[in-house]
Amino acid sequence: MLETVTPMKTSEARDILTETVRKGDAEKRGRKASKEVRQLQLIEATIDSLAKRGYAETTMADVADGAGLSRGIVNFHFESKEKLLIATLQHMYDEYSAHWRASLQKAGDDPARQLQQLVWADFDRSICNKRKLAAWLAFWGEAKSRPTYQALSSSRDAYYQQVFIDLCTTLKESGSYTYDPPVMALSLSAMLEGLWLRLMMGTEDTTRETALQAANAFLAAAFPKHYG
Amino acid sequence: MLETVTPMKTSEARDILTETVRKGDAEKRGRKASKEVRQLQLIEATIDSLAKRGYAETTMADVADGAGLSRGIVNFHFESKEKLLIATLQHMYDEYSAHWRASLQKAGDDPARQLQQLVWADFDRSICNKRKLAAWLAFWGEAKSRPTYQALSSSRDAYYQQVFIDLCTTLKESGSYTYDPPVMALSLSAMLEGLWLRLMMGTEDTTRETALQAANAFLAAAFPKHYG
DNA sequence: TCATACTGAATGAATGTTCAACAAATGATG
DNA sequence: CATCATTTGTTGAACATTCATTCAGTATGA
Repeated sequence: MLETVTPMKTSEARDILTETVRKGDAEKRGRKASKEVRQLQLIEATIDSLAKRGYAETTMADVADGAGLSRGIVNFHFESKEKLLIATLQHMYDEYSAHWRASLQKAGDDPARQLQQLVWADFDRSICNKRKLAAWLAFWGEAKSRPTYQALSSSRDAYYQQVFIDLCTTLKESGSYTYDPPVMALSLSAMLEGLWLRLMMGTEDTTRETALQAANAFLAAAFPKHYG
Repeated sequence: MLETVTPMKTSEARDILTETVRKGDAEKRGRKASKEVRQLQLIEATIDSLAKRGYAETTMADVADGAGLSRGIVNFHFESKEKLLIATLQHMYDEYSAHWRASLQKAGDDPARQLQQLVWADFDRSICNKRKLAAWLAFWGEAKSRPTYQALSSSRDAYYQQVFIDLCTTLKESGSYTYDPPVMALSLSAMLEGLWLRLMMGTEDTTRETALQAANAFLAAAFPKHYG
């Protein structure tokens, strides 16, 4: 319910837009791009700035420079800095959301495979890279004191959590485990977020590969009948 | 090595100071407090501000007001805003560090009990409360883009991680488990941080009690011979 | 030629820092 | 003890800077 699912914003359409933004640095200046491309370009520049400078140091000027455009451009397209940041957060939220749903779809009907896919999805390059993790962390740091961010900041929302609970419930039956599904689901999703946090901090001792190993170790420990 | 262990800053001494800061709101104005009390008072006000307003919105004026002192006071005691924030982070880091070390001490020689104590320590009221979690998160959000913060921001440092690895190694032998200790230690500590993150975000569906339950569920799953 | 996209200088508000003046403690002196 | 001098802590107004926002003007495509 928090997603912006306008007709022109399906994931395929977005991919095309993103591509346009990325490749066409030549055609950036002087009224060449459509409104939507421009906005996406500014959002990407915002993510860059958040990743490089952090939330507190991200300025309108830096975003405009990053996009190779003039100073007043952001207010023209987004009205205010706050609205730009909200649009950026929404963009990342939608992307994350679409990504895990697609992964779940791909997994077929086997719940064990579904859970495995969800875990893998979290550490996929397209989602889990230095740039985006840094931007997420920047938002998280401000979310608690900004009501507007709160709903979008979790990235993993209530529905996501419910999917985990349902999977834990199903696996419990087929594997005769004794855990309490909501508790195990919390434990599992918390670990995934914790691994993200390690990657975000970028202390180099944790890589995407070791994080995935740790996640698999957890699955093997919690669901030995399925992943042992 | 990152701790500031000056003679006057043992944890007992700090407790006394903290107490002084907290109770004596009457004797705040007009040159009554010692240098150390004043500094601690400003650090506490900084934590308050970070928790209430977030990193980006924390101003010198707000800190001074929160402490009930004048505008110029912070620069007198800490020279600059940045140094105040670093001192605040250092203070929280030292407190966290002292806390888990003390917990480990109390646990005696049984490794299973030691691990259990470490987990409990993380969710102790004195460490794990809305105010301090919010302040931690505020720092985390800025840490990646500020080298000065990085070493102090993890709160759980390399030594802490090593303790976990050692405990996992010991328990593996006594329980004939098959996991790889460093991987399991990462998985475990990531889950603890992830639970903190949930509490930080304050979505109300995760409380200190449910977080502790989830942590215990993990222990039971990973070390069934010891916590089953 | 008309609407739309865009520019960049001007503006004003917010905020970190400085500093001269002041007050309280401490120490020196008789 | 009393007085004065010096150090130390504190204040708040002034200052400089940074930055979001505005807007009159320009360029572009339809």
